[in-house]
Amino acid sequence: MLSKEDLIKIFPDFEDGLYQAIIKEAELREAKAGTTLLKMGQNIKSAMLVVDGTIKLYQEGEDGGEYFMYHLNPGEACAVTLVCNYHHEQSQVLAKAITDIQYLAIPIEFMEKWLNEFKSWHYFVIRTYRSRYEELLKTINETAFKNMDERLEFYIIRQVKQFGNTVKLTHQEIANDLNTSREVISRLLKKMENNGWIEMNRNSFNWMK
Amino acid sequence: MLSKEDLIKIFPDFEDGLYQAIIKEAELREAKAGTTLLKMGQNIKSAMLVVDGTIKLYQEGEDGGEYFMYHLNPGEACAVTLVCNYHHEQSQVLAKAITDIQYLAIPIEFMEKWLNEFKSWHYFVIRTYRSRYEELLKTINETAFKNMDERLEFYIIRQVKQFGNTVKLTHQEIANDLNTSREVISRLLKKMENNGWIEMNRNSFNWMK
DNA sequence: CCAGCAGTGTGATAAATATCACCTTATTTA
DNA sequence: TAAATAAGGTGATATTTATCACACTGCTGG
Repeated sequence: MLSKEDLIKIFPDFEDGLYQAIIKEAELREAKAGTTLLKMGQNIKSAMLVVDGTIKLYQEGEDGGEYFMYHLNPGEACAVTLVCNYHHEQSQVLAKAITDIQYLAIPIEFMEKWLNEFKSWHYFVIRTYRSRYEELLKTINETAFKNMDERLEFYIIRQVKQFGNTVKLTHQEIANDLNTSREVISRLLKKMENNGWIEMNRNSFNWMK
Repeated sequence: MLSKEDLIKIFPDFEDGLYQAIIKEAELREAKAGTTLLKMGQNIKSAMLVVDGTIKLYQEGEDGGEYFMYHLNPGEACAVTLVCNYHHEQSQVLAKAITDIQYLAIPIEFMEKWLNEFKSWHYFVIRTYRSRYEELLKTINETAFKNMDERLEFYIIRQVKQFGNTVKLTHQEIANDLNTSREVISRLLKKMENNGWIEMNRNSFNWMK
C-alpha cells in the first residue's frame, strides 16, 4: 500500500482521517497497458482512483463500437464508480488502461460511509463529477456540431496534451476511438500532412501545427 | 416566497436548516415559455432550482446551432449553476424555459457556504451532477452511434415521457434540437407515419408505437 | 375575404461519410 | 530469408445527410 506521504502527493486535498481510511481499506492494484478495467453493464464493486498512468474512458455502442470521451490521470477518479447507493450499480462506460497503471480500488460500501464522515471526500466527489460533466459537454459539442476533420483535430490535440507532440496511434486505433473507419482517418491525416500540420511515420506521427 | 411545506413537496430530502436558508436567501422567479434563462458564456450569478414547469438544456455550437441534451423538471437543478467557487464561472450550456416556469434563484456565494453547512445540500449537488452526467452519456450514445432515424425516435420518446403522446413541436423545432434540417425531419416523420408509428397534424403529431 | 405567412411535402443535387476492393510497404516470425 | 501479418494508400461506389428550389395548404390579421 502507499504511504500517507505518497497519497498526499497524488490527492493533496484530503483530510487526515481520509488518508488513514484509504490506507486501511483501499487496495493498490496494477494493470498492464491495454487492460479493460470496466465494461459497460458490469457491476461496480469498487471505486477507482488513478495513482499512476492514464486511463481512457469510452461510451460503448450496442453494436460493440467504442467512442472515446476523455482521459483519466493520476489524482483523478472514475466518476461512475463513485456510487452513493451500492445496490447493483452497473457501469455505463468502458474504461481501458492505455499505459501500465496503478490505481486504488475502494470497495463501494465505503462510498456512502465516507461521504458522511469526510468532508474532503465529499468535495472530491463533487469535483470529480463536475469536471467529468464538463468533459462530456466538450465531447458532445464536437460530436454534434463538427465534421470529421475538425473532430480529428480536436482528438489529436487532446492526445498531444496528454502525451506530447508524438502521437503513437495507428490510423485504425484513431478510427475506433472516433467511431469511423480507418480509410476516413487515413485520408484526413494525409490532408493534414499535405497542409504541413503533421509529419507521418509508421505507427505514429508528429503534431506540428 | 414559498412556504417550508411547499419546499418539502418539491425538494423532500433537504434538512430543516436548509429550508430556512432557502426561504431566507433564495428568490422565487418566474419566466414565460420560450425565455432563455442561461446562455453559453454568460456569467453565472445564481443557482437555478426548478419549482414548476420544464426547462430544456442545450449545448450551443460556435455557429449558433443548438443541440438538445436533456430536460429539467421540478425538484431538479441546473448542474452548471451549482458552482463551488464563485469567481467568474461561465455557463457552458444554454437553458430555455419551454413552459411557463417558476424557479428558485440562489446567489452563488451561498453555494460554497451551504456545502459546508448542510449535508443534505451536499448530497443534492452530488445527485444532481450524477444524474446529469448520466443524461449526457445517453446523449453521447445517441449522437455518436446512431443515424438520424434512430436519434429522432429517441428524441420523440423523451418528449413523450415528458409531455405525453401528443408531441406539440414543429418539424423545424425538432430539426433545431437535433442540429439537422427541417427537410430531413419531415421526410423521417413521413416514414414513421407510413409505418403507422405516428399520426400527423399541423404543429403536432401523436406517438402510437 | 384575401394576402401573407408559417408549416409541410418533395424532387434534384451536393457534400460528407461508409464500405469494398485491392495495392504497396514495413515489420515480425517461422 | 521467405512468408505472414500489420499498417497504410487510394480508387470506386453506396449511403446518409445537407442544401436548394419550389409547390401546396391551412391559418391569421388587416
